[in-house]
Amino acid sequence: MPSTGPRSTRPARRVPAAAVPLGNAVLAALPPTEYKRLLPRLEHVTLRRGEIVYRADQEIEAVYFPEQAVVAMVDTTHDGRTVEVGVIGREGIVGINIFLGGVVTPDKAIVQLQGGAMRMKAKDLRKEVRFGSPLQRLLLGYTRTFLAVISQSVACSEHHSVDQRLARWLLTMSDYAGSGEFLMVHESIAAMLGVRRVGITEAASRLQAAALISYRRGRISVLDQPGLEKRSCECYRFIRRQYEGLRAELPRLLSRK
Amino acid sequence: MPSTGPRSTRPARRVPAAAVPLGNAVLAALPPTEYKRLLPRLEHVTLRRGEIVYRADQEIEAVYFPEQAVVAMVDTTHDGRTVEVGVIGREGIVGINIFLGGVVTPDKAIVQLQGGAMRMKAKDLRKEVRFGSPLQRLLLGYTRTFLAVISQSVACSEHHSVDQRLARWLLTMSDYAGSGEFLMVHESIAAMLGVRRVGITEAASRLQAAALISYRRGRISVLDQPGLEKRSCECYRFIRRQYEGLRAELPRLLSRK
DNA sequence: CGCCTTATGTACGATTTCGGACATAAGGGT
DNA sequence: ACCCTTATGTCCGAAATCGTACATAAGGCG
Repeated sequence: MPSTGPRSTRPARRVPAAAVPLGNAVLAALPPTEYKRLLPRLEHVTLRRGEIVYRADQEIEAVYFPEQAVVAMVDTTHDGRTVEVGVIGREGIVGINIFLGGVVTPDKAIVQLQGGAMRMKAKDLRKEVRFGSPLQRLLLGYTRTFLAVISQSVACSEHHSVDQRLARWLLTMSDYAGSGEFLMVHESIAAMLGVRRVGITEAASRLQAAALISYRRGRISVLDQPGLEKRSCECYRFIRRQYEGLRAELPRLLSRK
Repeated sequence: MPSTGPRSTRPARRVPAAAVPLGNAVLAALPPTEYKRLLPRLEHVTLRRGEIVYRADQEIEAVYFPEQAVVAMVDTTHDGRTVEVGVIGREGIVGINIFLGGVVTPDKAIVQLQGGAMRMKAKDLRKEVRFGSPLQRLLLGYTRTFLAVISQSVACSEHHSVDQRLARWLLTMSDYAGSGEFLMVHESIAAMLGVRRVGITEAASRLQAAALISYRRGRISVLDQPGLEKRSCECYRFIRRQYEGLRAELPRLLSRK
């Protein structure tokens, strides 16, 4: 269980967070003055479905704070097999390696759900995260959460069935999409879970037969979220809680000296 | 398995850093003045084989900079299955979550190879990593490397056979042990790779038949390192390179403004 | 030395996933 | 409306791994 933080300490915020309804959570958590300072370094872009944001072992030129966009970090083995290591949405940052002092990325980053993101040059990020800046505090917290999520992913891919993992994956994407409907083909899901396309078709077929989801040629809808959750492994809830914990914690990250 | 508490805490030795030839790499990379400043906060302890350093979801009281000790971060699923998420030796720190601003650890930490480590209270670490301190720079770099290694582990557990993964694991432990011989039972390896004990016995038996290793009742020797490497997946080399890269980079991490 | 715990060896049917091939159908473009 | 690309459906033997049970043996200890 993540620490739920101070219960009775709710600092009055006089900043209408609603001003950025679906903005990036990290940027939204910044103090207004800090955000304004960064704004000139930020550029709003649209990340398109299937777009490759980073290629493995290539230098990172810019980092992205997703808004509606969702990006997968993907690892490829020597024989060309792939697997999704982590997913990044509006709660985080694509390019965590830059924040951690790196230059290249060992993983490929590919856009799963199209949408907006704020882009910042790697060079600028390096300047901004120095010396206990608010941005650094927030990103340290995000890194911690991301690490916990990846750890769970290791256990998940080791011990849970394709059916469970598919359910988990669909739930996650559905949460990001908001609407419960999103564009996705079996082949892409297979690449993310590291299994055959046929494995996904079969598992998805079972979920559809149970009226938990419906799909047709590249478009998937979650029909029964709770039902799907029952078919999923514990990892879905675990990960959700991690991110909920992070969100609750963001304000506190800034206030601590 | 009850924790065999580290009751026998050795008294602080006042030997110079150079007198500890196999000390922790992070501490060793610190500027001398910085290291001296930290020394009063460091306590030398022996981590005993099988000792549980952290329990999952429990508050972290102290972090450890392993010297000869090797600690595994282990994730446990709801049905009790386990898998090793990462391994930490003299190149890193046990308790990275504290460095990242956390309080608890989602993973269990268990000692794989007995040996010395420097212990620092979590509270003290929190103070020391503030404001672009040398320690913070080093640990950011370590976190980045650790993340890259875990990412590779996800791909490894997804795509590589038990035989390959066992070879990789034995090579890694052999490197840490230095001597090519270490204490380990099949059951423990099985828990780390997330497979049945029998699976390890069978795979190890094959490796022994090929004269790559030899073992008897809790003691394993690597006889033919290159041969074992041929049976291993690419992950062994990848991970080694990551850590070599980190080691080469440590001095630079400190010099950059 | 003999006992007893525990590490390792062996067996076997069950289950999951794989690899590869091929069939069907949806839907956008012309 | 038709075509053609591509997404999805189906099949089947092979391989890896599982779950379980039980046998054997090593080695510490009294």
